[in-house]
Amino acid sequence: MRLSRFFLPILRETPKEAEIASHRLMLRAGMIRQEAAGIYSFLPLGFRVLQKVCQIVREEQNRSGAIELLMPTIQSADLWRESGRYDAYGKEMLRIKDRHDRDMLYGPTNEEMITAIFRSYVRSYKDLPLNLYHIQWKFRDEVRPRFGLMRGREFLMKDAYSFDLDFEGAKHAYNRMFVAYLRTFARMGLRSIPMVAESGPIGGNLSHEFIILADTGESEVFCHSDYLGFDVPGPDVDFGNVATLQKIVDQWTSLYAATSDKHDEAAYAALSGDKRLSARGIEVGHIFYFGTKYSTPMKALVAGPDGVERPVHMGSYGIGPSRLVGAIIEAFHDEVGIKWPQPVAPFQVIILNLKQGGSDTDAACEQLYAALTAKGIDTLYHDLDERPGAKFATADLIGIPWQILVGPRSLAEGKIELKRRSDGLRELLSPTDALIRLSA
RNA sequence: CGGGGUAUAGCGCAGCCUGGUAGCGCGGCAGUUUUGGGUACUGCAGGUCGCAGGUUCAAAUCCUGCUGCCCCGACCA
Repeated sequence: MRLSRFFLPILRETPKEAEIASHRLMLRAGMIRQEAAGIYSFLPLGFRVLQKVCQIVREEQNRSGAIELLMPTIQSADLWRESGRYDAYGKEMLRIKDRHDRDMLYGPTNEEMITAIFRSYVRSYKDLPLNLYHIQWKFRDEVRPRFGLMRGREFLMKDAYSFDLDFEGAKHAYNRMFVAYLRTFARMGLRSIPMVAESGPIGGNLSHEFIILADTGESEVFCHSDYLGFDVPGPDVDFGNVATLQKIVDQWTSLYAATSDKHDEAAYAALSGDKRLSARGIEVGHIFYFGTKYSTPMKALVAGPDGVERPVHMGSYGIGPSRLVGAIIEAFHDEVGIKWPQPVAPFQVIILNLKQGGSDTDAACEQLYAALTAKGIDTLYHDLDERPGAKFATADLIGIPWQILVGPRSLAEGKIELKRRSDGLRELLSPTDALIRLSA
């Protein structure tokens, strides 16, 4: 992509409403635009990151055996009357009426709808286990939205719903998501720590929040520092193997880890001093087992091998991709801008032509741009007529992992400069060597 | 939902106290200049001063009401 043909509205000054780093940087980098309190447009750069995040989430959901579908944002109130939540949910739910004066709502979550889908088609234990998920916009009319994408009213959520015949099956479904979540966040460069959680208004009694540590996190968390060193399961983990998954989950739940809501001062104090980790955290995922909370009132029944019908055991599993975009920035930035982990970066490489209009630099940039593009590497070519300093500032701000600096000084020796955004490491290389390096 | 702020050009702000028909920086456009860390200069464009009422010869400025947005707290992916 040539910057001259892209839409990247960089802000030189920070809008006053942005307090935390991710919000400030997303606005400045032209990733998002606020439309109302807690409601944002994703501009092209931000949308690219959001799509990268969704794709990783999707791949790991699929790997674990979950199946993607897509439910609507607007739901009928009748569905929620069945579960009793239409009255219980409160003002967080955006309630609307259609032209026939029917009660509708903008979905804050989809337990009711997925249960209705399930009961329409599934009658037998032979169709289980089943895990259905979608990635769809949610609306929760938060009293006080804040921190940009971290706490929006409209937000993108991956929500998965598992269906099993009994608790044992549901436990394995829970473990599958547990392991998938560890992998999902790790692939984005994040170390997530599962913490014992309140089950909240969704209900249930087996629940973990996946927290990543960041100074600007909303919650105060306490955990054993060994969590930082645990191995994350590899891509070859056998999601069908009950014992294997249980072993992984047992390890990742063996040590103390809790948010301030569930904090047990005594248990924490019992840890040896050098293992105590007290920090701020951001909740990026939340998983629940809630048994038959919805299947019973909504009559989602399946026949077991004995022919007896019983309510299906369910769990729900959420990840907030739009929040993750903010969370990743909280974890990876410095004073001048974002430092995207490679897997979620909107572009892999940015070429900075330090003398736009110079025949040598232009030619070298065009060649690099063509070669990188041919190799399938997402490349942004900064081809605007700007001062080198402005280009450096832009590149650092938007945080593309690799910068290729093409200027007359190094080009005289047949070299370009390759700069890594994460640590500022610079190397003088021939364009050919740079290509090899970036293709690796 | 309680408490506190704020609203003037795309962004950041001054002007309001003491009423007289709107200004600065950045950004944008045209040009000159410069070419390895946001260069300098010239010119130009851009504003229903959040909305509605009121007071006044005259309102960005004073009064009343409303709304949006932000921050702190209680609540959530």
